[in-house]
Amino acid sequence: MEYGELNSEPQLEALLKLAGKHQLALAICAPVASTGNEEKDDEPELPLLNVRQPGRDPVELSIAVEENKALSFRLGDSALSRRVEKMLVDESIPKSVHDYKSALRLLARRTGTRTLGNESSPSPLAGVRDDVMLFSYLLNPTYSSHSLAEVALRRFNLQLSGMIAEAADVTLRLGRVLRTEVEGEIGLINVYETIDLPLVPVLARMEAAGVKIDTAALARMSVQLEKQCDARSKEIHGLAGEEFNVNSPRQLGEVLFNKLGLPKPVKYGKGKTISTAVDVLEDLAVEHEIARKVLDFRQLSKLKSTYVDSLPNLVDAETGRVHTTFNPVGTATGRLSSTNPNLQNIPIRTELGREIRSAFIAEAGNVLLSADYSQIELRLLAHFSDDPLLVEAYRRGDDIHQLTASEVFGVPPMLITAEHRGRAKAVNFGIVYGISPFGLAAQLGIDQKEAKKYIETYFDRYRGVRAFIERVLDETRREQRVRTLFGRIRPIPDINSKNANMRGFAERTAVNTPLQGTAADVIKLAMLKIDAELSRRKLRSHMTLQVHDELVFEVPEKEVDTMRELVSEHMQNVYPFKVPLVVDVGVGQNWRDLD
DNA sequence: CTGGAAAGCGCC
DNA sequence: AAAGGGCGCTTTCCAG
Repeated sequence: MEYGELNSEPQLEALLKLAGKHQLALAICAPVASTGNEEKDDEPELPLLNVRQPGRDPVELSIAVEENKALSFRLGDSALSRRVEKMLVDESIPKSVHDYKSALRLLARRTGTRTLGNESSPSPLAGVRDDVMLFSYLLNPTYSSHSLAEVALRRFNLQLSGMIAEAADVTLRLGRVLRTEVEGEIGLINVYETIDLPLVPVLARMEAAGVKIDTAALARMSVQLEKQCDARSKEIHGLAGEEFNVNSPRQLGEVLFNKLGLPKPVKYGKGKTISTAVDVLEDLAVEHEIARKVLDFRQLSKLKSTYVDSLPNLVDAETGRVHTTFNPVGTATGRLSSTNPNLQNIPIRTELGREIRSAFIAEAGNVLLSADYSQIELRLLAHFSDDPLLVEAYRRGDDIHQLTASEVFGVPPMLITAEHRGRAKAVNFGIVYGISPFGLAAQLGIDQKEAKKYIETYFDRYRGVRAFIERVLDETRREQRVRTLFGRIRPIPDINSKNANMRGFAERTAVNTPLQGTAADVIKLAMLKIDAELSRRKLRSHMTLQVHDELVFEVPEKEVDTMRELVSEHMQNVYPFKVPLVVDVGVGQNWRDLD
């Protein structure tokens, strides 16, 4: 190993000369705490935030051009630092990294860059050709981790020491190997070059932009919820005849099923503990009012702990906003995930939950604009299956759940009730998720025989859908993997398993992944087009959130009309499917009240 | 005291 | 026996 320090300009010039022939790999990370006793602290100490100087945050960096060699450097204020920065922003110097988005954000924070790649402030890291993390993900998205350490272990059986020079070296070598593999998979390099890699700077900008939260409103809600929780919990103790922790499923089960002698759920309790999950308690609510109280308590306490009390803690002291992290390699299907906080699961279903959504607000002079795809997965099912009934219905703009109700329950469209429609909706969703009679029966509260009849009738009417599912399963059995429309792959090794249970899971996954994964590709493509359009037209609107089939923007009032048009057009026309993609757009002061 | 499993539940 | 796809967060509980 020749791991050394970069400490002169000639050294750097020699490196860059070599980089012309080979590729240059970078490892970039925040400096490790040198004092050694503050590293386990999760949250930064408050007084320090005020002394932080955005222009001066150092960053550790290491550069590798040849295997087993790397030069490390602390990016600070020196003349050499400025020379290194010039290299970093030089688009014509191709680079290999692991986790491009983290590098971008780290470098942006260091220089105090806010917008990350507008004409006003250029990207702090350009020319990235290879992102080892994205390569690893595209080659096998089912691994739970694509950290450099994990990838090095999996691919090279190499245990990393933590030295940054070693990280740069390994990034260089992994970059070469994994790029070759990605190029060897039909369509995969295309997904990489046209979707996942270009999306990284877009995601970095969304994270950096953040969202504004009405913390005062949340504080008021917290007080109210505290009272309500307390009251519910006292009522429950009264009904139970003893005090216990309602939050403990074990203690609750003890009280419900042993002390009060309520009927135990038929098939629940897969382990030793009897389930007290929502559907169990809903059945119980008929017998005893305590079950309803517990359900109410659960809802209140969930909303309070997960959202109302947590979100304010994640407001960034510098920006006054909440900055989630989008994980571009976090799912097996190609979707994004969101952490710290997860802004992809903000409540909407219940009135009380929606209250939390109303605390997501726009900056003064701005509004929030939300645009979501209507039933995108079912539309993709129509496209893939080419089912005449489904395709024609979507082309006509018919109500698809009503159609399914009419077809499956044999009721004339005129006579369909909300009840019918609701059940049909469950059937349609069931198809996308890979339905079983048991699952549908549980969902609809009917017996398995009837559920089975519904499913059979569905496939009788939607012949193309049945054929599509058979086609996907056949191909998966041969290839042991599935593919989205754009070429993203997911291994399905259990598809030929002798274990019927595992095989069943594999089959449902195989059917769902092309739909969910293609929808993920579609919205990513829309994000790219919209982002490009925003900078081309020099608009001041910016994208802030993505929630799988929805995009949220913060929009200056003057740009609302423009943005309504721009966003919905680009989302709808992202790809020429056989059926139209419909996009619903709403605008408002907060994330709940949208028109 | 910390880490992890299990249960439960918020979203698409 | 298990029995609808994909996530992340909070709480409880227990082992080390």
